[in-house]
Amino acid sequence: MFALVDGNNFYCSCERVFQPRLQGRPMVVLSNNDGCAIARSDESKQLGIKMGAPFFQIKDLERTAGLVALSANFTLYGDMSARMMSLAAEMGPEQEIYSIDESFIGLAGVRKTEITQRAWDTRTKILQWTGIPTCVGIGSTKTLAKLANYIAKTTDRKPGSYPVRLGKVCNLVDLNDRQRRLLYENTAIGEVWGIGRRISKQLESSGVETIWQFMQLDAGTVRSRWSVVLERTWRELHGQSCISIEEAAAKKEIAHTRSFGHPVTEITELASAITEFATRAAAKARKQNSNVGQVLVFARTSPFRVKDTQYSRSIVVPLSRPCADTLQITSAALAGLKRLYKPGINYCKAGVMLLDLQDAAIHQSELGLFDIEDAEKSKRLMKAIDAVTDRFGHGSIQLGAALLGKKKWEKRQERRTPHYTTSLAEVAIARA
DNA sequence: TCTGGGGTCCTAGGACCC
DNA sequence: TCTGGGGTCCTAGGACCC
Repeated sequence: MFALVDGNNFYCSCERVFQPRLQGRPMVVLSNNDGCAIARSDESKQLGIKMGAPFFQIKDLERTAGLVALSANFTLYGDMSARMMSLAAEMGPEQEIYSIDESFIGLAGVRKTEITQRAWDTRTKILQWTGIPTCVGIGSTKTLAKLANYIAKTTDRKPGSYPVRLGKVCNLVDLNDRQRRLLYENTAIGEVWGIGRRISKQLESSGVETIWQFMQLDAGTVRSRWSVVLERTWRELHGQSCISIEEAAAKKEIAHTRSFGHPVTEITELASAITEFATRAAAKARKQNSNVGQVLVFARTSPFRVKDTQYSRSIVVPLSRPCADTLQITSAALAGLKRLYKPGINYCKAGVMLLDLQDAAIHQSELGLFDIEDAEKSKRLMKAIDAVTDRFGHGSIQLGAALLGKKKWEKRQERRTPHYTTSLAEVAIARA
């Protein structure tokens, strides 16, 4: 048995904890550069705002419908997430943190008759201790727990949207066959975890529109017409558990990419951006104790600027020896940038990805004596840099190249709320 | 004028090598 | 007329997820 605990409209809910006046109002949280809506409150969904809607297209609603739009405050959301996750973990013996606002709970060993009550208790505690509303879905597989969570969220938002009475907790195991069938007949196949736009379109064109219809296919057909991956989803819907709780593992790739606040043409400015991106990515690699084998750098135009000459290119630069040294990673990225740079182009986005990551603890036996000395020196320097960054924040210590150029590329972010929970200077003030 | 970022997995063609 | 096969790397892109 599995549960999925999911924060409702998570980013919006985090903001509402510290600005209660936002309760009940239509609000959205915007992506970097205040570009598009990445989180919506129920009220803004009702206004018809779609996920990913460009802000400039919905800006009028600020005036006409009282919409509140905030810049993303990821520092706040990350901290609130950690608080929520530690409480969700109490629901069962295993937890897999699946995203910033969701975690799967493995319920092996928990009495079946107690599970639903535990879910309610967990949800209540998270709401009381953090202010974040959640929904909990429970099923005999992870896919069913996800589905149950979707159903709970949907009925929570619009009571009566399903022919079965449900609340913020949905345990599919508590339902009888007739009730489950009603739910499956009333849910589009595209809502299932792992079935995206493309596959649901293919299914629909062969007459499969609901979960119930999909479940009536036979496993062999699903495998031969689609894939073993979709067959696994089919089995999971039938209650056969194929996907287990996963341990937190080191990332296989680490990326730091940004759209620019304004288009950039000069290589010095691109170099300043790439230097900062590489610095941030290298720090992430050290945080998970990885060495980097290859550095990918890319730069591209914006497909939305249709009059611009379009250009997009990426280059992979291997490191002579895997390391997590900011200087080496940055110089590899800059070498790649030099090779892909073409003058006269309006670059709108660039990034650095670290590939071929390997555990830094694995001893590099082929290192010579001088290499070892170098590696030790580098490790000490990086440790010092990380300590300064932890204490004073990103950007408090940086490479010279990051400071060159006019930084036209820097993000615009005009509506960010304070770092209420992680910075003493910005902590929330209570007034009597 | 203004359109996100971070992941995983898979496929496929061309270059290059033996 | 007939024109290898297999492996790896690079690059690009597409599917899915949040």
